[in-house]
Amino acid sequence: MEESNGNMSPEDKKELDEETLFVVSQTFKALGDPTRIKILNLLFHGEYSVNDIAVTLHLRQSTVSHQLRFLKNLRLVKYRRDGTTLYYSHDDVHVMNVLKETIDHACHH
Amino acid sequence: MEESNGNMSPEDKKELDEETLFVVSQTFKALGDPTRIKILNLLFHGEYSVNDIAVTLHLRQSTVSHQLRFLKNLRLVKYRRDGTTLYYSHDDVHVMNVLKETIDHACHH
DNA sequence: TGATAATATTAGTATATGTTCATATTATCA
DNA sequence: TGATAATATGAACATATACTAATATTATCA
Repeated sequence: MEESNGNMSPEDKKELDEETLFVVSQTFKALGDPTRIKILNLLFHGEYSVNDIAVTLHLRQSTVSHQLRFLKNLRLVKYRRDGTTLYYSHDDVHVMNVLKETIDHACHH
Repeated sequence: MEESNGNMSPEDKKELDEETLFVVSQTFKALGDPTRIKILNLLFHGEYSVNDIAVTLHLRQSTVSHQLRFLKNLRLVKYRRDGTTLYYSHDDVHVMNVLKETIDHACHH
């Protein structure tokens, strides 16, 4: 049964199924943009409102909102409401670890 | 000294320096495309010629060559020559680990 | 309820990206 | 050296992406 590899560990499959490929590529695409990296990097420290993020990172409110929607769709961030303010925070430990490790790796080389 | 944070661990800085931001985003951008993921996933298994990759993954020779150049520029792959054939293999353990972990993570959810 | 503060959305634009075809390079071997 | 096998490159195209200004939504509170 050359074509069947149902008993293999996922990462050993020579061909990835479409869904996995999509999820993985979308995840890395999210981390492949400087603005989104800045935002996620800021969220290492806790909760920030949209405006906080915009002011801290010198970005337009609109830009931040767009990127947060992107990250929210991938469940990489979540938010909590307080009055009219939305406080965003990270929501995927695995992705945040990958980001942290890669930033650290880049800094040391 | 609010603005200076030279004694902080890299991942704790609220603002990343331009170079780090560039390297990190480029790295993730490399992993953010299905074709490049397929290629790198194949290279988990060892060396493959350009044609091997094209045939195995049902891609055009030109497409594979272009993407290998992209990955080569980022030092994510390397090659060895044997006659007229170039055998490509992965060249960045950290990135391959990140990819493996994320594929595995995606498969289990 | 009406004004407001905060955020989201829409449409437009410029740039980046990925693929393909056609062709150029390169090293090998008869 | 000339033919070839394998790979790289260039140009063109379609699509995706990120940003911006302007405006719409939403929830809150006087």
